[in-house]
Amino acid sequence: MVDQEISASRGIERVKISDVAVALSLTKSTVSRALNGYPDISKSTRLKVRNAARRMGYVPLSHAQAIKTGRVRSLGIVWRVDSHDGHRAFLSDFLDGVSRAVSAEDWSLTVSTADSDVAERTTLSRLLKERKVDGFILPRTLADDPRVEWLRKEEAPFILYGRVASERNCSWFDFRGEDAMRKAVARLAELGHERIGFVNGDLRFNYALLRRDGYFHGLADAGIKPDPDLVLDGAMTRESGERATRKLLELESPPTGIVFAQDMAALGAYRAAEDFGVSIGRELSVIGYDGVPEGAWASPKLSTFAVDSRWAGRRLAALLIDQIRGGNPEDLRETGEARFLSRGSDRPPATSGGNLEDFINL
Amino acid sequence: MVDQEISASRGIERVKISDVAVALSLTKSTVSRALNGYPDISKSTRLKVRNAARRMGYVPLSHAQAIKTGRVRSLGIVWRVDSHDGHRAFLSDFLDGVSRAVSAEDWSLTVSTADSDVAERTTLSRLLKERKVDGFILPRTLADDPRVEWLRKEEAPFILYGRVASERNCSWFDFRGEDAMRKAVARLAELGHERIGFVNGDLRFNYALLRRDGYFHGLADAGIKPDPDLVLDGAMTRESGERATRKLLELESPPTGIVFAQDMAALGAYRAAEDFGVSIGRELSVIGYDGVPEGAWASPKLSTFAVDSRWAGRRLAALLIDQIRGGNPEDLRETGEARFLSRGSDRPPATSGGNLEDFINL
DNA sequence: TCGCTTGCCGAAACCGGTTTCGGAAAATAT
DNA sequence: ATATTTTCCGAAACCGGTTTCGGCAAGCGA
Repeated sequence: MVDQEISASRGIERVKISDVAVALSLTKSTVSRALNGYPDISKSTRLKVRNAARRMGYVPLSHAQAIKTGRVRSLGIVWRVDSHDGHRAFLSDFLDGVSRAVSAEDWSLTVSTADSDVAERTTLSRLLKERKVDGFILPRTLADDPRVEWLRKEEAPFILYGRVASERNCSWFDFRGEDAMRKAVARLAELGHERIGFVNGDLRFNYALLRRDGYFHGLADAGIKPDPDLVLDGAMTRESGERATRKLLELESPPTGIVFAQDMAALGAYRAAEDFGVSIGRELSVIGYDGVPEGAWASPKLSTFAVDSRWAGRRLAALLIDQIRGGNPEDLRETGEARFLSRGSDRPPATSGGNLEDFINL
Repeated sequence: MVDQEISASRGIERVKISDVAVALSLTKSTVSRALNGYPDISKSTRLKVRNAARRMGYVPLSHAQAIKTGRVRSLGIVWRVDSHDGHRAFLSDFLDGVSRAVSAEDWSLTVSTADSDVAERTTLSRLLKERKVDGFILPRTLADDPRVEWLRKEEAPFILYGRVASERNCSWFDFRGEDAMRKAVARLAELGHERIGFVNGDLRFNYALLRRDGYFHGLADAGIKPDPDLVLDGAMTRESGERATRKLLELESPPTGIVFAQDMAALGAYRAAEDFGVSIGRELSVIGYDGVPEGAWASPKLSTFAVDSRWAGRRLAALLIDQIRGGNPEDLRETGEARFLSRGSDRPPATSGGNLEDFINL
């Protein structure tokens, strides 16, 4: 009596698998197998069970399943907070993409942060040891990423946001930044620029290597001889972008156009240009990459190759779930294309005179 | 033999509670109680067990514990992605704060996104039903927040980022935005401004009501009669901030200073001011609230009340964990102070002549 | 009609922990 | 020295699922 009252007052009673079983005069083992699509359950009872489960609002506890299956139906992300590059602006979209894909499969997403390599390793290890997650999404892929080897050793499924040099046995999603850089150079060359600079990000990241290749490829396409003075790296923030631009503008023969591997660095160029008395879009053309929202508020607006972070998150999650379910990692690789937003910061060089009309007529 | 080889090749064997028990010639029930600090275990064996567990690298599976305890040691956040206000900029810091607090207790964090009220409700419900989380952190508190009543009915622990009108039985962390607004008005009044406008956020959010109160309070302190024409709301983005500023500047007797409830709106004022030919920091003073990074890149830099999102996340998580462990929600309330960053956008009004030197001497 | 599959489900073990219960040994009171 | 607590740990049930195993009944071929 008292127990009943107590349990009644405890509010919503969860319906468990045994409740469904009793309601159908079956055993819970049958119900479990029916719901999980085992072949030794007749089609008719399978349907009966599925309907009853839905009607009664039965939802299995993932942690109760996990105790036997070893899978918690959860993905993990360790987000690095020690860099202030443009990627932070995309966290919201990125998580949204992951969250959508994950929810669609009734999985969930566990996120943690880390501010150093060791902190990240520690966190990965902890999540793995406690089996809080079944696999990881790894942002910020390095050219030779130690996480790959380590997670492989731990036998933990993972997927890279970005590609990696040692291609063996791992899956990824990435945008083809090298294509974007190549197109950016082509674009500037078409507009009449001949001295085209390149401000890259940190070369430890694999995308930086790829984008550099893309830049040189673009120069080759346009028949422009590369000039090492025009190529800088390590600029992922406004401040460092400003410094890099300053360096380029101080050259005896400065570039008339600069391709930036990251928008935030490109936005730093605006301030440097102001100081040098050159105006973006006239004396200096600029093309960025990423598509950060601030680019639309610069003046002139920053032309850039925009990346769809939501899409990246969605594909990464979907591919990783596939992998955890048994898919072959090497089959689970995708790339996407960055979308060019033509805005005000890329124009024909001021020195090339009459070309302006040509451009307008394009 | 074969089994051994297989299990050996399966790599790292997890050490479970029974392993620890066997190693010490105890039963797993004793080990469990020793680790969980039950009083019926002698101090000596408790120490022995703790040492052995650490030495052997034993970490309990939270989902195996959860099956009996009902607690998964995980906090949940549903992040709204349908608004593009300044809060997005803080997601990274906010999650970092939560993550730190959560990791310190060996808990974890489950995040999901939602783009509407129903989607949010659905997600909360799903996480709750699957018992993926033990409680929720709720951002974006409304003045009369339906989530409160609903979660109370579901008997799910939660904590608000923000305060709420119906104070009964719920805990929160919040920054005292009303104090900041009051100080902002006081600051402008001290500088000599007499017509001080206020551009608020969406009034459905409780912080907007509080900050409005703070604004009027500030006016009263300064002995300035409030003018309804100078008060607008609904501006949480650059665009809407620009529109609001435009409206104010179009008045017959426009304000010389404007307090914004949100930095993003304040940044919109820069563009409006440019169009009107008034310069921020001379003809028009502006004070914001939030401390978004873009404020430091505007020119002049935006004076603002900066909130420490990392701290908010940290406190919210810690308080919620306390609550889940049995703490009384009403005892688990904290507020914090926004820190004023005096930068270039607030100055004496241009019309008040000689006051400029007074200001500089301050 | 009999033996042999095949289809289908129940019984029971199991996953890795937690928690209740009871009892032996040690400590204390009488 | 005996009775009575306390202290402390083992045994076993339990949490909510999954998975293995075995057996009954229907279907099949001969």
